[in-house]
Amino acid sequence: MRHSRALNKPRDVCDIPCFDPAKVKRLRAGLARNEAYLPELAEFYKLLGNTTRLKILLALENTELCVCDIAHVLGLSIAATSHQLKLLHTGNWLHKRDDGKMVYYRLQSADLLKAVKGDLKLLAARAG
Amino acid sequence: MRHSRALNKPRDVCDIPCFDPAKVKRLRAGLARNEAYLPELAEFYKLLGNTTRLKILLALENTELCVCDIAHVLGLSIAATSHQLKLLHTGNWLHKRDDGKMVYYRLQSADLLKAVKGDLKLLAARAG
DNA sequence: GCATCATTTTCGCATTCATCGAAATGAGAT
DNA sequence: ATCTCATTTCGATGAATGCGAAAATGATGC
Repeated sequence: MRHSRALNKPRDVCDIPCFDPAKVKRLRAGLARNEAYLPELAEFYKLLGNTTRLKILLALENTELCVCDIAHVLGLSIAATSHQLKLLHTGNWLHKRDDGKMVYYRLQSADLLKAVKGDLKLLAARAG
Repeated sequence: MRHSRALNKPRDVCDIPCFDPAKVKRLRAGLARNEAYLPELAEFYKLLGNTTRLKILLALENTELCVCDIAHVLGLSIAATSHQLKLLHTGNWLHKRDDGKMVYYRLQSADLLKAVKGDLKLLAARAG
């Protein structure tokens, strides 16, 4: 919630010449229809934008694991691992099961990994 | 390049009891096969994890636009807009066309937006 | 109760990121 | 060449992120 009125200042560059008010208005209206979903979508991508969390998801592909197992797989501290697991869990992407002292995590559903692999395909499809 | 050897310290918790070396070894091997692609995939998601950049992609869905147009659509300063465009462009997701003083951007291909919309579907499919 | 152990939380630190205003760049037009 | 203007780059700032160390939590067993 910073900035704001950078565009309406009198001496700002590019006030009349290059921009087409009708086109801009139409595009703003188009965006407004999708705008409600964008924050959630951006949060989703932020969560996936981290190799540690991606590794966690891949490690959990076929099995349920305790925090300690995951930490060893990642080569990361227990605390750091727990922190990342919490993020994935509060986003409702992981299911958490308490068993005595241990806590086991597994994927909430297979759909997430399917989407990730779909996106990976997109990257592979590009030349570079 | 921080941390590292937090797990091999003698008095660290959870050294023997809870973790199964064979299982961990197997999972590490499985991860190693994918590990090479993960940084690129994480970069991809980081790029999409920002509502401003998502809006830019949506605004460019059917048309080519100059920086000034996009800035007005987003309600953002020209400098900030140019910066986000540069990130998308250096990631090779946007095509840049110089025309005199103006610079026009458009989507490099339709695939990116398709993937984004696929992911949006995943979010919509979940109850909450 | 007390000790132990797996996990979570708190805290502090270093790094990265988004945004801004201002200065620099580069392409017409005069 | 000089002026103008769209765009890009630079420098700074505040916010968010990832991590580990240490303290707190919560469950087990004596």
